[in-house]
Amino acid sequence: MSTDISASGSDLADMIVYLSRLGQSPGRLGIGAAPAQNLTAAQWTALRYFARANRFSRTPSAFSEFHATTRGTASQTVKSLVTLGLLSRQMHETDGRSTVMEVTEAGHEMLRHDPMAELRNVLEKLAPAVRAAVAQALGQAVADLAQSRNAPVFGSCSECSHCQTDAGTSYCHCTQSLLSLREMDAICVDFQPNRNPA
Amino acid sequence: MSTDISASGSDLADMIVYLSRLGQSPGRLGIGAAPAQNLTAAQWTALRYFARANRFSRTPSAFSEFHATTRGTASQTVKSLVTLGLLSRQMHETDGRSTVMEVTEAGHEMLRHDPMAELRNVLEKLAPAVRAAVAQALGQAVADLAQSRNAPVFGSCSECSHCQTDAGTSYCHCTQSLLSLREMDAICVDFQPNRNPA
DNA sequence: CCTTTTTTGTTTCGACTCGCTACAGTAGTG
DNA sequence: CACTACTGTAGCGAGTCGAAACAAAAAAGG
Repeated sequence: MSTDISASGSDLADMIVYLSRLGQSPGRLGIGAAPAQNLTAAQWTALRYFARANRFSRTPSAFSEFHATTRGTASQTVKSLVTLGLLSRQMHETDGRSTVMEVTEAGHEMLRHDPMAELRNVLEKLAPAVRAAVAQALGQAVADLAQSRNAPVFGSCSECSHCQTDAGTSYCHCTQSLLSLREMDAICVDFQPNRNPA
Repeated sequence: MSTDISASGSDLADMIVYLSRLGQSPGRLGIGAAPAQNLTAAQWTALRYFARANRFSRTPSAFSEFHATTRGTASQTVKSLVTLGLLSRQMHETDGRSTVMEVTEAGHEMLRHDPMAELRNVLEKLAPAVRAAVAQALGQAVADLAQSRNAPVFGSCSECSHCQTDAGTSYCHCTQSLLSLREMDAICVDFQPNRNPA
């Protein structure tokens, strides 16, 4: 190994972009399998997002912020996934404007062929300590970049300052609702990093 | 800070994709300045690539591999940049098929407004040791992913096994040519990691 | 030398992305 | 009741993307 070079931010940025791009490309598709299951990068990102976001965040608007795009573009992507039968639309209980998306059975099945799985596997091969260090560093970078871009930071409720856990039950002060254990690991738009409020 | 979570490969992959996407978006453009200098993500990537690649790698084909796309698509992106006056085309000295791209003065000027600068700044703020660790880890991930995707790995000659440095001068065994000091840090298509050939 | 084969680059096509603008409907405010 | 803010959609034009077809040059093999 010969990696005691300066490792400037440039190189790191290039690596991140390259990883992201290569990770999302379908790559060599296997021999068998249906060839028609080719979603675009944006569609995959949307499908992944709606599968991992909690009920407060499964809206086209929230996805548009997560994907750093406009609501119009996000709306088209969502529509295409609904047409494909991978997402289903549901009316919001109280807010008449809002629609909440759900990943259908076919959507979950599709997610098993996520081209990004390979990137995940590669990252999974890193030593746990290294992975934790990288996660911490990149988390910091995400927070900094989001702030300078005036973009929201996404994160799970388990690390959110809005969330309060007492005796097994968790309560979110932002949405004023109780959270199930499963929801604690889901992605939320209203995420606020867990810092000491000074 | 509260970052002693498991940090699975999923989360890492999501962070990488998010960083890449947010880092390439133009973000809030300032108050002044010409509003017309908006290149697309692919165009920025191409401009950056040709500014950093050595003379053996400044071809549309090499860029298409770097960008993990087809030669056809890369050809279009290059053409658009030539039309904008940011790249200039030059015939290859010996190979009649090949064209070598050069970043024009206007191209270099444009690169000073690279939207990815902010991502670089954010990464630059990391502690050097952390940055080195992240670079090593991501470099490993890039190599692994590229191998499983059958994609070439890009790197600089200073870390390439083709390169041999003796008494101040560097020689590349792959292209059979002498390399200047400046070229040693440039990106090359024919990069081969510097491992012990066992 | 001549004939494949490979490499390089381009063009065209159709589907999709993207940012933008305009728009309709709902929610919250005063 | 305005008035503002927010959510979602539709259409436009430029660009991206992969695929296929193509021309030209280089390389390989006889």
